[in-house]
Amino acid sequence: MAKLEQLKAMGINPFPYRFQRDSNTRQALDNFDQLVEKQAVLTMAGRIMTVRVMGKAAFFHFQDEFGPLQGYVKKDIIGEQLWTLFGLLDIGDIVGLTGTLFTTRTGEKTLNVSRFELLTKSLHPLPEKYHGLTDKEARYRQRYADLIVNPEVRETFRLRSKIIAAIREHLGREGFMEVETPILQPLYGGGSAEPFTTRHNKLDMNLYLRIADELYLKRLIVGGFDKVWEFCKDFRNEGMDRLHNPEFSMIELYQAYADYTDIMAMFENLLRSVVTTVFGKTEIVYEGNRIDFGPPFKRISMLDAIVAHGGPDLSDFDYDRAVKLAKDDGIDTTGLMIHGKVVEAFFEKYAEPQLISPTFIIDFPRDVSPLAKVHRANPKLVERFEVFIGGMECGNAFSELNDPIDQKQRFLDQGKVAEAGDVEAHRLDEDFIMALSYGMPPTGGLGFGIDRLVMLLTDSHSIRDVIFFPQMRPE
RNA sequence: GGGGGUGUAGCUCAGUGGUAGAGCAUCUGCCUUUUAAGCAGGUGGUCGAUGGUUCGAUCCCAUCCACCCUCACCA
Repeated sequence: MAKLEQLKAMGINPFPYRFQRDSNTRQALDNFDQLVEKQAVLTMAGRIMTVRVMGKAAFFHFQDEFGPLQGYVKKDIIGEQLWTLFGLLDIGDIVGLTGTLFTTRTGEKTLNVSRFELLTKSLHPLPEKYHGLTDKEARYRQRYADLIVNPEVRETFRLRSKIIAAIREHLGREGFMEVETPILQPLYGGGSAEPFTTRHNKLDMNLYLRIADELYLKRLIVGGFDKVWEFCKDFRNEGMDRLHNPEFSMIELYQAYADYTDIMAMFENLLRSVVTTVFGKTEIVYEGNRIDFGPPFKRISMLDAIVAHGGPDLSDFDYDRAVKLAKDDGIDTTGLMIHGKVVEAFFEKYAEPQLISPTFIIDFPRDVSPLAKVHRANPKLVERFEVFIGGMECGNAFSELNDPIDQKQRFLDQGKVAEAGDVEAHRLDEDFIMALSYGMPPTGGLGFGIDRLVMLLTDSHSIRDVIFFPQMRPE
């Protein structure tokens, strides 16, 4: 603060308006030898991160978006006035620097500064230079400080951006149209979850923040668009843990005239393409496990997967027997009111944690999949798959149910589940039934969580590490 | 919701039933190739909050708050 007054007294604006750069730290380092040879004069800008003053000269590190570079100022070169100004700078200040490149005695590539100016005065000290900012709470609450001092955090979010760009590019190449549908919905649907409720004053009605956009995208398929997708922010009013944030990102896509096997092939290609585009190879490491997107993904039915991982055979669809087996196995059967839920419980216990390599789990119980089409070979099942990678569920897809009569019945069945106490059961959406009754072509659809995909591809343990501003309680 | 853990200076962390400590940052002085620069000196604290025990609590006890890990719940 005292320095701020001194600067003003010297006629220096601590918060000037703009600065013209012609280079950055990456260009300087990438073309270092040439630039040294030409004695090229570069102008760049960045934040001061460290300072080492030695009498009448000083070394410092500054960093821009691309990383750090050392700078060198010498009183003889920059003159009395700038040397005084340099003394008034702090770690954290943002400066514009002009100079030539050289290598120091200890071999570090350095900008020999001939001119500089203060671009923004920092009024709050940066976290410690050696340990950085390690307190997780502080890092989430003050992500800006986290980003300044922790380069790996910047890298994670840079990758997030690249991953999303690669997905968008791939879907564009495949002929999918990106669309936008309502976030505020009069009726929530398309998933099993509790919603956030909000209120429209003029309409005097409750609205819900969407838990999914599935039912709207299908309306667009009815309307005649054959391949649509949306990058959707969804909201679910549920618990928070390392895999769940109340506000999260999902991509849903729908393709007319396709079934779930087409979608499986499509999604496999998409993931392989994204990983290759972003990393230049098909293999990544997640939590110590090597995961290769190159080979064809494994495919196994949910019932078979349970058996294959040491669980019971539940293919007789006998609810009472399944519940008894579950109880004997120590599974908490509270809330497992239908056969499909018991199957899922067994699956989650036996199979899910083992599914490290990309695996399609196919053919789910019908009673837990109210928007999926009945399996063409077995009426107790639906044509649905989920993708598991690194033990995490990373996507969910169906041959979409397009029979309005069946769909209505499924909603009504869900109503019974709701009456039985399941707050997450689907609600009857009459307008959606109306849309289906106009005729929706055979359609395959897919939803996949962006945050979990980014976790996987950036080897992040918590969803909070891949969301810039995760939800926190007020301090 | 259950279990475990953390909370002390701007940051990273020690520590004690008797007026609060280090390193970095910050301030003053010295130092013209340093890099966790160095040397000398100084400033900086509601010890998460509220109660209780005690002559005296940052420390012991209780309650609460926030965060982390984990289990449960939940696409």
